[in-house]
Amino acid sequence: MDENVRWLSAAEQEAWRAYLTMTVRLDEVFDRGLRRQGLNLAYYEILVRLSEADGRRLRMSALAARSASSRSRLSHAVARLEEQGYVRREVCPTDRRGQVCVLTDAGFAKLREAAPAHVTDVREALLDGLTAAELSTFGDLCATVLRHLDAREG
Amino acid sequence: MDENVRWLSAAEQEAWRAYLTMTVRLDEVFDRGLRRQGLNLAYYEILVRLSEADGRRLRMSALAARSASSRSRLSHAVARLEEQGYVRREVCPTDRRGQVCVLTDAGFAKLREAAPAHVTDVREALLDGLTAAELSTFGDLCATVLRHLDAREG
DNA sequence: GCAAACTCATTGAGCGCTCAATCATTCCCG
DNA sequence: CGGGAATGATTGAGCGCTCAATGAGTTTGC
Repeated sequence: MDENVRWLSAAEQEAWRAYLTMTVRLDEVFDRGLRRQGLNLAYYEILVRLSEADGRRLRMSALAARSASSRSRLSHAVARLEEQGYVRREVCPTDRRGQVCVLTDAGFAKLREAAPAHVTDVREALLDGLTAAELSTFGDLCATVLRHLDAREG
Repeated sequence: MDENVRWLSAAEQEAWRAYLTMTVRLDEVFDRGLRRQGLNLAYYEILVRLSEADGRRLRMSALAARSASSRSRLSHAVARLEEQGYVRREVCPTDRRGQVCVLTDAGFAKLREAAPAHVTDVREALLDGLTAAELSTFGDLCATVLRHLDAREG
């Protein structure tokens, strides 16, 4: 391997570890809360994105993009959500390769049921830990990293 | 459920989603990189924490705390790492309930082998996306959230 | 027009994680 | 002391995810 690696400085290491530990801890909180409702964060996000879409429906590829999911993961997840009656799949009218994922009434109801506890978790675990100004800064920095990631891949 | 939920404001929602998307994307990058080396982020962290400990050994519970892992996860992970020869377990001399996890020479070698590519991933995906000042702010905010989480649980 | 290349989505094997239950040992305190 | 509570760690069932392979449909280029 490349031995000309730029190792992390003390400051970089500190930031990196704080980030890493924080995400692991927060993920646990959010996932645990949603699992009590028979969902998880990925499934919840799928329902949210569908609920926001026109006609509460999206192409699988569009849904994958909006929920930061691989196609494979989305296929597995949607198969499971479909078994539970929260979504259904329809063939895409304009491209027979495609599938359209539709949020059912049961799925919408599940989302309304799960949302309060989840939002409370997000607020208590993350948002309440920062002032409004800090949160704004934090969000901006996350957005900056996201743009960096997009630029890197594109 | 509680209908007096404080839903997220637009600003909160924006920050929350940026955070969520960023972590999913970063996790993918880091995990994928390490999986090419036969590890994953959790396993890598275990090896790192052991490598930093006196005698390259830690009680399971101490290791769990430092790697932000549940005991169950750590047990499974260490069992796997032991199969691969990267760690071994010894009975704790001072508490017969306890186990001490020891990094083997092979484990240390594996860490040295995997580190360059991983550090490069961290740098390219995250650190390079922020200026030094931004990274410092970001790390501080993560630390603030961590203190909040600790206070919440303690 | 048609084959090759590409895209959409799914599938299954394999693995790691969570949750709850369990076992062994140690601590607490009356 | 002694017995119940607490702690340290493991286990197995069940599920979601990744990776690589695959099937089906569409686009491209000659």
